[in-house]
Amino acid sequence: MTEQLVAVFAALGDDTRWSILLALGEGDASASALAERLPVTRQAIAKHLAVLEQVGVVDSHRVGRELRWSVLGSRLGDTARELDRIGAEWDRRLAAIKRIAEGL
Amino acid sequence: MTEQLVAVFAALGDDTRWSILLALGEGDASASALAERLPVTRQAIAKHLAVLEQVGVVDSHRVGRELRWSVLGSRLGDTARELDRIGAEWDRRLAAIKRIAEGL
DNA sequence: GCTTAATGCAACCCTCGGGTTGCACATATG
DNA sequence: CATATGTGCAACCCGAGGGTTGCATTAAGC
Repeated sequence: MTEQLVAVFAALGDDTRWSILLALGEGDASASALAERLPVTRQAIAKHLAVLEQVGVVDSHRVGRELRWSVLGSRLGDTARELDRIGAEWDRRLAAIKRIAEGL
Repeated sequence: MTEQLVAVFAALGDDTRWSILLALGEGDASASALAERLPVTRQAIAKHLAVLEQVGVVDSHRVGRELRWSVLGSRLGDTARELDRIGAEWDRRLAAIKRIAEGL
């Protein structure tokens, strides 16, 4: 779980992926539909969605013959809470921090 | 502002940088001191510190002829709050969309 | 059954960045 | 002053990954 933290940050550290998340914020959409709104190809979007899915920020479900993707805001909330916890404890120099992030 | 957010995530999306932050969590240290504890060269660490400094996660101050680095936990807290806000916003919008789709 | 529109897969290009070595410079300290 | 230690800078290597094109495949809808 916490070992995934760094992977989540890495996934969120890309502009194109944020533009995808942004677009999905206005409603679920397929990779093809997203490709029509964004300046990248469908294949590139598909790769990004795979990355986002891997860290659990995004989810897919079939509708007819297309794959619709949706954002899991709760996952972002979870990540935020973890980060906040780490930041708070850092200032207090707690040894617990080490335990949390050492699952690498 | 969001531009900077993505940069922070990108900075936090690297294992080596987390190991540096971890080490700094046990007390301020110079790049050279960190290089003795970590399996990378001082120059590599210096680069990472520059990245972390750029996004405001880390800070430096001179002590004699060495540069000591320290973590700014508050910056992580700020980032976490923004992320949490975004995540909540996402859930809110998607819930609204769902309501609309259900004809309410 | 045929066509159309969607996804899946693979090869390829090229930039970015993590890491290294090597050396020059600066500053405590004997 | 001389030396050792810490920093700064530059060139270089190389693998990862963001992006592309091309084609195969699958599944609706007529």
